[in-house]
Amino acid sequence: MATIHDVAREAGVSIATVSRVLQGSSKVLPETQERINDAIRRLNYRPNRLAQQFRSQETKNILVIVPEIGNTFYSDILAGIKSVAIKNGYSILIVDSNSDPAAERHFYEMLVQKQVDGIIAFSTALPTAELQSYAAQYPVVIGCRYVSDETLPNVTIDNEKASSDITNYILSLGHKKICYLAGPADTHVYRARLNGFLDAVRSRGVDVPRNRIVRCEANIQGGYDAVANLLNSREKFTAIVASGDTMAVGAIRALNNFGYHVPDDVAVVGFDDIELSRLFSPSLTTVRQPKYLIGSRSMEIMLDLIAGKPLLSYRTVLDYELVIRESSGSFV
Amino acid sequence: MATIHDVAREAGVSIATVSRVLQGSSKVLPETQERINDAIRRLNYRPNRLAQQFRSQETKNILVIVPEIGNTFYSDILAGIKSVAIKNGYSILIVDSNSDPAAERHFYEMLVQKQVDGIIAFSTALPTAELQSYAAQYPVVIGCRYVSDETLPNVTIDNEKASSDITNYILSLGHKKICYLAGPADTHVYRARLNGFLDAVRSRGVDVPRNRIVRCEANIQGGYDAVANLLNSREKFTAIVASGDTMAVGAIRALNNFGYHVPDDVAVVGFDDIELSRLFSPSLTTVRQPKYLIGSRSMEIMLDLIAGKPLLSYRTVLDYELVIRESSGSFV
DNA sequence: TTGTATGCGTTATCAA
DNA sequence: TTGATAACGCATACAA
Repeated sequence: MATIHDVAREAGVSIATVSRVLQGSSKVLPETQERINDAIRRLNYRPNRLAQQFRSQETKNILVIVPEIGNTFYSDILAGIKSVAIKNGYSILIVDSNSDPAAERHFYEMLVQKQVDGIIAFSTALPTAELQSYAAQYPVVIGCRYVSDETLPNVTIDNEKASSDITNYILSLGHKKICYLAGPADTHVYRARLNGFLDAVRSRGVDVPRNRIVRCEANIQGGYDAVANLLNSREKFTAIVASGDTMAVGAIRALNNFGYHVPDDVAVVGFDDIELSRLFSPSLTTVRQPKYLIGSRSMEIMLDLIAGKPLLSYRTVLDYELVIRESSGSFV
Repeated sequence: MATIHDVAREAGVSIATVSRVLQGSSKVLPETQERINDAIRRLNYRPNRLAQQFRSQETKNILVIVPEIGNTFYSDILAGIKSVAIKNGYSILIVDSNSDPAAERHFYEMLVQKQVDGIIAFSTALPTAELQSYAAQYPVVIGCRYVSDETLPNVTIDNEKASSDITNYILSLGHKKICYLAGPADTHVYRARLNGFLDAVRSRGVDVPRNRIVRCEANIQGGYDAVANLLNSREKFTAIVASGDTMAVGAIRALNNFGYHVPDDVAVVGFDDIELSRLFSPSLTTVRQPKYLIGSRSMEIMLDLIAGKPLLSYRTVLDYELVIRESSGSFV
């Protein structure tokens, strides 16, 4: 592989001058410039980025951590990140944490070891304190996850209010016997959504006994198991509010397997508006997060962080949207 | 950030000795070792990987290029790659090409510029000649894509035979009026699947007129549009063989919208066994590719390539499996 | 067993 | 406008 020295020799100049044309410096005679560019072409020279990065101690790479890479929810976010990144000369690298703390720690170590210039994370398997200590020293943006205190830059929607809204929609259809699939208790987002749900039912004076609020894994299987259990225990209900679309899909699958029809027998709503929600049959009524915007905004904040600009606010709250589809029906 | 010099000073040794314990060399006195480890801990020293990589000119990173990151087909493959990579001290970085040649070229340039040690690609938007020129100089493995000649290491199933098999299954159910969704003509895989389909119908003496073989984009919308067109043109048929699950799902959506029921009115089969195929209603009859194995095998070949081992064969062909589900029904 | 010194490819400082 | 040279942090050949 040709180096800058080879180019310098070929063009009959010093490496300093070659470096100058590489950087687009104007202080090089057009004719020398041409001679150097010729040499570069002849030798098929490419700067060794490893050396450049070492020299500058920056990679122009941003690491994006997602909890599960096959989830289309994140593809849209990634597209948003990418659009801003490319415009600013950054590449994004994607990794999958599977919500595993050890894996996640490994990724943050990449930051410490200068492998990437910053991290945008949609997974927070690490204790908040640890996250904070990384964020205090390096550019870190958290997306779609609240953290208990506000010293971490984060980009979300108002999960509590959105959850209230969709619950109110179900209530407005006349449902009184409602089950809630709550997701894992250790994730702040799911706690917020649960709170929003509880606010809504309480303010309407609808009683939801404890056994109708079910903790479950935030995936299809989790939703399936939760609803299968409810049905096995002969619980009666006309609607299910799920704290995520994957759980909602699992719930519908379970209902179908037990011979119930959605939405005629039971109405189901989800949260997030993943791709499957539109394609599934029945299509899901859900809360649409502004995924692309979440991505682009996160990357913008990342750029500010890298540039050392002071943040206007640690918390960025974006708008959401209720998407009414088939699964909620029109109860009367 | 503490450097190796700081550690050396703190421990009262030379940087060479520090470097030795970092590399796990045995030729260091246990007591010096301990002193150095203490110093490392005290200073919270982490080797600067940028410097290490620069020094060794290798990154221990493998780039994986997928055409669309939200497709669960690739998540399983990625898991397979990761398992082998981790065991061998490699990290994998994932990027999404959107089948865009410019984006893909950019990624291969990362290889030339030493940003990664090798590339495993499931997307081949670049001309074969260009791919070959990269592969001739750097470790490159192509997965799930044939390339016209055999100078590129690649890992696939026998798409032609698999396509024949699933077509024969449909034929065995008694179907005679069959449509085929062919996918893009410029992708070798889809040509192979089409050939397999044609082989099967011909050998059974079933006639498939040209207008029942439809080119379309390899995604849900592509399948939808293709079938909507067929139905609008009043084409009559009892089965659809799709060259990919996404197209099959689109096909079913179109059939439903036109008032047809799957599988009662029309049987539909797909190819790949993506996650959606199992969850969709009706669940899809399809060809299951050994996704995890494709991933792990690709990474093993990558390691051989990096180690400079001679390849036994450029082509690795793995077994597939027919998965019979609801969408094919049982025609009589 | 440990230390000294060199070089990896680039950028940037300073001098010419 | 151009060139010589130092420096980035680390691994390693060679010397001690």
